[in-house]
Amino acid sequence: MPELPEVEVVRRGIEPYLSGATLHNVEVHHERVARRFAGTADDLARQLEGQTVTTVERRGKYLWATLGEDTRSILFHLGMSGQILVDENHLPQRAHTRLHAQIGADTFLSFVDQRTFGYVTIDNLVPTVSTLDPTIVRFVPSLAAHIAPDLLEPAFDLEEVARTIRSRRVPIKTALLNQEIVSGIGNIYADEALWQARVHAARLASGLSYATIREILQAAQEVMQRALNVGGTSFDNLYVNAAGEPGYFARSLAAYGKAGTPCPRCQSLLERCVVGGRSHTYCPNCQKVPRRNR
DNA sequence: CCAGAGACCTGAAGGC
DNA sequence: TGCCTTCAGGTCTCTG
Repeated sequence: MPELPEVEVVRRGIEPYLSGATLHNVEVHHERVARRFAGTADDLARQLEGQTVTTVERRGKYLWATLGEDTRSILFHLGMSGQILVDENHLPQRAHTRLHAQIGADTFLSFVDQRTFGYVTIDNLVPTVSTLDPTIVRFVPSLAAHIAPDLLEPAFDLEEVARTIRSRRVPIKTALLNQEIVSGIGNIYADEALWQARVHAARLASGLSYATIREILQAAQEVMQRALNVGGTSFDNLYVNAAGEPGYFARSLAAYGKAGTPCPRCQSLLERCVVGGRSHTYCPNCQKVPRRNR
């Protein structure tokens, strides 16, 4: 579910509450939420107890709170249905609450996740170096060290990413969704960027020009920035910000999930197909289906 | 090394 | 009113 804009909205929402906060009365309610932790859910709760957060950071769809001496972090991944909620009213715990902690006199943090594809763990921070400039070093949790910088961070190297994409004999959409090439893009913003750049998802990455690949990446940056400005994309109550409120970008989507409705550019009816195992919505007029990929 | 399929979950929506 | 199938914003791991 949540892609870069949604995770960034959550990060901005929890940062004012979590920076400088100490965790107390930590409860972890489900073994699956702790599956990336070397121990049980109870062990995780015990190790989180009394930890003090320094900063709240994000790369792509991974979100973490740095701890004390800045060598460790609490890592969150929201998966398909994860939410992080801050509650200042002593509300009863919601269904699917996987982790609950007190972070202030009357303030509580909940990790809620219906489908349990998300997780929480404690993870060491390791250095990563930007291909753009070797002096740009960023410490990220070891479980996020394999992913590339995201489209909105200073370490993002447009030319290098375009070269990597062009070296892959996979559908362009598969390359965009590969977090090891560029992180933060998910199914919504991949479809939106491809629609904006007028490229069909099944076109082979290796068959596109650098100019086209740059155009797609810039479209992804632009659409994500617009989504961020309005709080992200919500279709239902599965994506909400830290206060439990939805984002408003769904009304601005051009393609994602809109098969059968007119293309906002040419009025042809949008169609749906499957590329790389994921649903793809496209305009058959603006985004020509490849006949033969080379 | 790389690409593709399957696995991991819960719940909503649509067909019969 | 069910019951069954399909689908959903994402990784991760195994196979060939």
